[in-house]
Amino acid sequence: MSTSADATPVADPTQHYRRETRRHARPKVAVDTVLFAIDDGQVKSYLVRLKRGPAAGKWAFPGGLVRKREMLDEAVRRELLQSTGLSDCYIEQLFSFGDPNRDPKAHVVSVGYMALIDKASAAASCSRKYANGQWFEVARLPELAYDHAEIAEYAVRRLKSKLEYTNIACSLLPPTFTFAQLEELYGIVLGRALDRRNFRRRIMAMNLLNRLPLERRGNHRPAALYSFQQRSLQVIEML
Amino acid sequence: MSTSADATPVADPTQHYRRETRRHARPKVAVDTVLFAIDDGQVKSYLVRLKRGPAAGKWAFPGGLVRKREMLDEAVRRELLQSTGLSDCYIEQLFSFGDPNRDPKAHVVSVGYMALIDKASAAASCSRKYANGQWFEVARLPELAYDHAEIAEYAVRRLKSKLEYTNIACSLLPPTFTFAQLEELYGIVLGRALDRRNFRRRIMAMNLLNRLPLERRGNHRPAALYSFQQRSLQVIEML
DNA sequence: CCAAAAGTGTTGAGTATACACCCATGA
DNA sequence: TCATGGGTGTATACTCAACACTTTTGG
Repeated sequence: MSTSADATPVADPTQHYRRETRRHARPKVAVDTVLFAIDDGQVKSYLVRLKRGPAAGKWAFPGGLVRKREMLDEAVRRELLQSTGLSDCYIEQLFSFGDPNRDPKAHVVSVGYMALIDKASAAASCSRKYANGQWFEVARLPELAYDHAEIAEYAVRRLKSKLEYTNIACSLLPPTFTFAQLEELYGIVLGRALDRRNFRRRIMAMNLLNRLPLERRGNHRPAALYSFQQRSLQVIEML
Repeated sequence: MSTSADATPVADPTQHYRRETRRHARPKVAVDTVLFAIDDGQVKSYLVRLKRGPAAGKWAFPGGLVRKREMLDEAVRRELLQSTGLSDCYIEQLFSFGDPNRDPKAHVVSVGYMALIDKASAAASCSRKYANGQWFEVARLPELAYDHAEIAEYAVRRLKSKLEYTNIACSLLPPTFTFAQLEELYGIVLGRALDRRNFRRRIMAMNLLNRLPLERRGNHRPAALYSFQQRSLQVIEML
């Protein structure tokens, strides 16, 4: 969620003293986080159903007001931990959404983030703040609260473009993976099939991967396993 | 400037009611704008010298708190008008800077913007809010207030990269210009010389320019004048 | 031995780069 | 006529995209 002040655990202590309505108060700061994972051949993001506030009952990205003395990143990690139980995602700031009418009841500037995780199943709905949480394919999101549809659009665009010029894929894959998994990831996110040989050649030429002395064994021919040499973000032309 | 609450024209009406110090208040929202222009063969940006606040006497980008019911863009345009007299720049949001210690006296989340104008001389220092304003070459900025050095870095990086994949150059050039001016702009911003023939061929192939039935006459051979077909931002691979 | 996924090279087209000379004008 | 910046084409290297068959394993 939550661009909305209503989602704050404690009510704003100053509100009783104000003459002005909350609608006309100085803007507050919130963060909202689009958490992505690849699951079942689809790009999915995690939505929570709001319990309270002007958009109660609607789906939204997990989020909430930034606290006193809190960094933006801290706020994102706190909200993420609270709503999904995840404590170690890659996160990246997207854009700040400041329309004073985006929340009909309060002027809240929301700093949008995206977060990436390697498996959807790691997120468990665990907050009393929300009615429930669930993964949705990004191409088929339900109606979203506030301006979260816009945030979603922005996040998907960023994810796609960043896949093309950074090693961000490493945050969407398990620590070790096969080449086919990497290629599949690109295909799913970008929405188009890639030529296997060309893709492999390009990636290999970059020397980003370690070939592990292991193989994934399954029903068919074993596949070599790889890991990223660097898991920190690198800006490199991938495609 | 102004990440600082001190720069607000009117004091926060709620501050008298608060028990907490301002340092520990809920974050406020500000905008700070890096205004660029090409001048004298250099990329310059406009700085103002702060009169008040914890960073009084230092140089900073013009900015200030976002008002009640105000859009972020509106706040940027208002501050820009106030500090430079400019009322019609291209503006673009960069990033939000939320370290609670970036301003030692208040927790202010600043939404950074860049703004582009076609001639530096159009900006005139005209605000009582600041001691004075002045253009500085971006490679040789003075010491800056708050975290504005970081904002500057971010803005320059964005300007360079956006020049490569959008038609953003049109906001740094006068309505009509010669090919040499366009090429010079790219050379200055990117910090490297471009091959004149290759550059012209590429740009021409994109069909972004109108050749005007005019020429710029000067001391030497007249130069054909061009204008951009679209002045609105287009995402197109330029280099 | 069959099904299924893994792995591997070459060719042709198009794109990007390097490079140098003539032109038009005002003084 | 000269100084100055404006304007133009070609040859080559490189990059990117298209394309299909062989290998390895488990069942």
